[in-house]
Amino acid sequence: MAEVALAAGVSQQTVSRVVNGRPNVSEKTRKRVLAAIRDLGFRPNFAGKSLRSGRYNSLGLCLYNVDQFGNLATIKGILSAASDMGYAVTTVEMDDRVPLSLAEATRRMMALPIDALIISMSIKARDFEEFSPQPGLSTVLLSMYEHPLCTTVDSDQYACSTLLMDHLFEHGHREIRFVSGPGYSVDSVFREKGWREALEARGCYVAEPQRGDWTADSGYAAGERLARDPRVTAVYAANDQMAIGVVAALENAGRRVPEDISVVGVDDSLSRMMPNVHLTTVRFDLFERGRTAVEHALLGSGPGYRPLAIRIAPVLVKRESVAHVH
Amino acid sequence: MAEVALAAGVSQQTVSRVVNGRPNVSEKTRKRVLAAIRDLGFRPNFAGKSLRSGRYNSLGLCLYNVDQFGNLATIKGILSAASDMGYAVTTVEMDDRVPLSLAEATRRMMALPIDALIISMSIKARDFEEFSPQPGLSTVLLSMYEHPLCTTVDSDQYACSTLLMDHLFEHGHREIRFVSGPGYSVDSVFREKGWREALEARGCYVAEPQRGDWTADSGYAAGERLARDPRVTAVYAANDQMAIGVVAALENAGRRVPEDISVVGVDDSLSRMMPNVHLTTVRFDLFERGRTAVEHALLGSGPGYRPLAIRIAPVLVKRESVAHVH
DNA sequence: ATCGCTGATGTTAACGTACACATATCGCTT
DNA sequence: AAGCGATATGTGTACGTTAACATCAGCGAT
Repeated sequence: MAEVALAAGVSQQTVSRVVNGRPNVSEKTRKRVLAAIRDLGFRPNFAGKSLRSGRYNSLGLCLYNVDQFGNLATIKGILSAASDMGYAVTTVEMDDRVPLSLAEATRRMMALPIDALIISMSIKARDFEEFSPQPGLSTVLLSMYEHPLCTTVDSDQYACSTLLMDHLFEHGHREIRFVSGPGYSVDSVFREKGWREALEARGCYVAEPQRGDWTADSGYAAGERLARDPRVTAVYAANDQMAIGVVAALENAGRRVPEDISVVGVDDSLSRMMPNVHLTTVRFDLFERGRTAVEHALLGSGPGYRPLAIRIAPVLVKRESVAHVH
Repeated sequence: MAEVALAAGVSQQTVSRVVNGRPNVSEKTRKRVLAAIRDLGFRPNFAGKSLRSGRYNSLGLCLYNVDQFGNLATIKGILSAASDMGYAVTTVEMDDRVPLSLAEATRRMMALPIDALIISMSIKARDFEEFSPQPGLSTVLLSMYEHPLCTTVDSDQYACSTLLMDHLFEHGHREIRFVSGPGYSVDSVFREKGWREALEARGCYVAEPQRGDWTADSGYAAGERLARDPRVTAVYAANDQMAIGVVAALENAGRRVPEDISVVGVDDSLSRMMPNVHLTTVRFDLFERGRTAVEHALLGSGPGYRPLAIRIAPVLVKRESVAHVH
């Protein structure tokens, strides 16, 4: 910047004014400075700027277990919202071969040029309850579990079950079985809770859930077991992949879907992937999930800050895998 | 840091030494300083560090069109490799509603705290040929097109076709049709090129490709058209989703796969998604793709730098959708 | 002509860190 | 005990930027 000032025959401060679009610079001077900037290929130095201003215009994103469905869409929402607000995103992926510690994640992120922090995790951190965010660093957790000190944002995994169960009840179903995801999955746990409580609220029988692992093959295995129980009229699989596994198993066993038995899934992940699949499912607005996390992270956490628990409502996608009980 | 120095009764420089693990600090002093650091909750300031050192220990990642298959795996590779080398990753997503300009992408990234830059794009930038990277900022492009000034890294989309075509030729096929992705997709273009040149090299007939759009439904439509041509013995779909669409259409038309007609896809994206799918396909090591990009970005570009074109070999995944011609 | 006001520009200092160099301390050799 | 080398610690400075203040020129009103 000093070189530019020299070349333009002005003071360094005037260059700063031009660069930052400040008023009180004559048009003639501005032209001259801009020409010097172009000639010398000057770029403002990030470190100098930040050191002076104390701000980085960058958002920290800490990822754990990104492979799960939907994380890419959430990341896109985060990148897009951050970009709109003039922020870059600095990302670190935590080693998911060891249990997540929020304290360690925060410690790691503290060394980076960030003004706020979003932590994304699809399992519950081992120190979730006792964690307290770094003072001065606004922290948002992407989590279905609520936290006493941090704002949490997530798609509503419980409401997802309410939507599907209401839909099935309206079609006369009362014997509804659940195919879960793996036990460590928070999403699966909340979907199961929603399923269970919907049945209990209506006094229906709650059978032991079939345990799956998100794969279509595990859904197929669950479907084979469920096909042997003639009472079952509907199956709620915790994701779409397991749901089509269930459908395949049921049809192989001679039970038609939806005429004999209804099946629903979650995620709306297959509509573009597969031909002739008409699965009733639930769609999450994951882009919105990311965007909301950014908005709250950048709101900051001044004195009198009260953490929020924001749950983004999913929508039911009605297709042809649900029919009335006869 | 000055406060810590005061609290520990040492100079600021000694604190710096302790923080950076420098030798020539007595054990007693180190203990005292560390205690003061803990008590005051001191964290080294990123801006100050960078201003002094001129380095950010951070890698820029510019994304365009991230939605395509495989980008998440590549990003994971980038994050993982960067983390291993002590680098954070600062990501910006370019608006994909307007054509990508590499010059603009670079200009945008220049304002961020980065030591090197990786630009990921699944279409060809409009200024690809005339682009020249920012001097002093080592730049790697994730691109199948070679660039005279930048190192490019990509999974080998041409070799992908060679693998599949050799496999089909070995099974006696000579009438092999291609179902392409959308015309703007670089991957599709190179896969088609590989298909075409393999046929030409063996003097086989090259039929006009069926145009798809990556979706299973477009594959189904292509499959219906191909089913009407009795000469066809094999179909090469440019991705797995279209391939299963083709399979569904062929079987609906009474042509068995693989007994009557063989089908291959690309990406190995369905093995965990669907039950009873046994599609011969090609798998890319996308994690390696990201890791390689990071390695070359961090190698830097000193004097005498020669850009490379690194193409990562895919592997053939033989399943049951290919049979011998009878 | 003088005063005061406004707008344009220059000067100084500080943000937090780490290199280069200066100085102090200690232990060992002769 | 003097001298020397090695180790420990302190001092000064510079990285690039911008806020705050100082200065200066120009112009209108009295």
